[in-house]
Amino acid sequence: MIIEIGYRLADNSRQLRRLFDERVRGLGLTGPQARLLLSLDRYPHENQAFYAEQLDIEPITLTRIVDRLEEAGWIERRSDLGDRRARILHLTDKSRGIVTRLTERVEALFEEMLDGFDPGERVMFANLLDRIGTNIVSARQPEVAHD
Amino acid sequence: MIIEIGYRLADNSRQLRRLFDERVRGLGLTGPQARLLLSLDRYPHENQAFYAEQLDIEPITLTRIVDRLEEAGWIERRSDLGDRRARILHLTDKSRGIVTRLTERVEALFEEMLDGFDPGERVMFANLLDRIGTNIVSARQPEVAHD
DNA sequence: TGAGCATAATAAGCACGCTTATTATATGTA
DNA sequence: TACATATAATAAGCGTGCTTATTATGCTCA
Repeated sequence: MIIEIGYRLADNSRQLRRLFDERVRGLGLTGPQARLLLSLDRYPHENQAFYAEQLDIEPITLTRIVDRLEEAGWIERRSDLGDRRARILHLTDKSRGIVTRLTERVEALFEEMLDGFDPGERVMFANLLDRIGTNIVSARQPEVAHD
Repeated sequence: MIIEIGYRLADNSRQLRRLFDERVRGLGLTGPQARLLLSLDRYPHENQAFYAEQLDIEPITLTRIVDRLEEAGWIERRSDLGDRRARILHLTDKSRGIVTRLTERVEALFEEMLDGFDPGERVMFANLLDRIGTNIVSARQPEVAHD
């Protein structure tokens, strides 16, 4: 039973990731690229470390997503005048139009996912997910060193 | 609100995947390798196409996981006497011991994930996940061709 | 039988995720 | 000021996921 729930959660999320990827693919973007553009729209003009933290990926992983997006003209790296190590990310004219369409697709996708859930069920599901999230995060804490 | 639930689900599953990977890494396995060994234990002596279907990955992806597991001595490919295209997978002496330890770790992991959930909540969560799974799968059906 | 379609496995090539390591720059402290 | 530590970005190298394509074999039906 417990095992089944774990597998079901993993299955659902794999399917959700694929659905997301499919839906943004028509816009010429991969899933992670779309997620970065959405984050960039919501929190503009931050350095790369900020977005890596937001997307919960390693900085090097973000670096290469940015490489491809910049090469394709979706975003721009600009120097941070206050910190010469850092690069600030900016949307471009090309990308400004896409974010609206992305947002629409993502909202539609999540609405389809919750089709048939009444408001009470949505709240309950959000709450259960929260508690699971807390459990997983605390399970991932490295053991306290004791000697 | 809807958006938040979608992101929360995606977040949880990313964390869960990482936790799983961490827990099996100490046994010298990656997450997908561990999942294949568990499947191989539960459904022995099937061909590669079967396990690709079980794990919900493309056959070519499975091929390369098998390559590495075979090279490391965890599994064996044997010919299928009834179908010369196919290869049947077998656990080896080396891997037979590991499956018990893997199973224990996975069960412990899923139990930690559901820490604090009473039986009613577990049933409810499983039910909500099922419905979401159904919604996602039907959202992924390709549009019916009509001309 | 034999032609056409389906299936099993694999290859090539790419994007993403990781760990580990490197370089440049900031920061904090003796 | 100078040294140690921390942080931002990137590189190298690997495993896993995908799409598209290829080869070998099996199956079906005229």
